[in-house]
Amino acid sequence: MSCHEILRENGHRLTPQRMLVIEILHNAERHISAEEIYRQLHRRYPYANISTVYRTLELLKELDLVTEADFGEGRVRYHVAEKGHHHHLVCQSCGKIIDLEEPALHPLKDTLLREYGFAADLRHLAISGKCGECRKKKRKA
Amino acid sequence: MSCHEILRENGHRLTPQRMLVIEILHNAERHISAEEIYRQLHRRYPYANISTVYRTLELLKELDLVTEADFGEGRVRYHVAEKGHHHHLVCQSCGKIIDLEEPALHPLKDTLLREYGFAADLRHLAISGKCGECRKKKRKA
DNA sequence: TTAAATGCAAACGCTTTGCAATTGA
DNA sequence: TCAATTGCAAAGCGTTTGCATTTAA
Repeated sequence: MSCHEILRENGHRLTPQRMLVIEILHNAERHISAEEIYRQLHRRYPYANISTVYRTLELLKELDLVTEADFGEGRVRYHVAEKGHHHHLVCQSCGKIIDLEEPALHPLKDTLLREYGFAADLRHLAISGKCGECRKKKRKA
Repeated sequence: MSCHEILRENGHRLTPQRMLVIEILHNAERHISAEEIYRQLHRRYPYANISTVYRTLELLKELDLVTEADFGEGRVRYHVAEKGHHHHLVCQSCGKIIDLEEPALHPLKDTLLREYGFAADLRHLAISGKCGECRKKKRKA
């Protein structure tokens, strides 16, 4: 079922602003911030307002159509839930973001459930550290 | 070497404000926010200002005397580095924070290094999810 | 027709900053 | 003595909110 249908099903209106935000989210190659969504939206629909972006994102979150990820940048990033959940390695030196395969965190998830009774929600997980390249550079220096 | 000595060694002054912030951090039972530090500081030194708290925390971070942790609350929490690094499980339902034993994440750290060349910095890691109690409650309901 | 959604402007909470006054070494 | 540090007030940033206006259904 498409985002549009899900909105409708739940009694929400399909406004042009919402359709554009959804389209922008779908076209985004990476996790995208509210500000970036707004900039793209504004280009195509100059009257649009950033508060509408936030309200739309809030709604899409409630409907589990988008998820949030916090890369420790002081702002949150969004992406379409159906695109699947990547986990991320964020380099503290160069800012690069490495996508992590879904199964890489399965052992951790299992351990937490078994030993702590804790059902980890790893959908938005970002782990910071140093990437291979930056570590090489540092070794040389 | 104590925090006071390290500050001195690096050419920084030992002001009463800084000494109090350090003391408050050391006495804190859990990770503590800038606001909470300020409230305690203000009680003992009413002229103190919150910008001094932030500047002191910035300095202590640079000297690796404190670390930051982000529990997704929209504000960061601090704790004394020498107290060791706990990892945290944050319950999305009740907000409870469960401390995780240091070794619990070693396998993950090893995997990331081996397979991605990525040196994960897990000092501030907080994993969100649902704690055992809340899962029980939900099952009943 | 009408409740839902928008645009606008103002406020929010946390954090940072410029600057003159103070103070530790 | 004098650069480092502080307090203050103002601004900065991302986000949220109240309200009158517009609009999808």
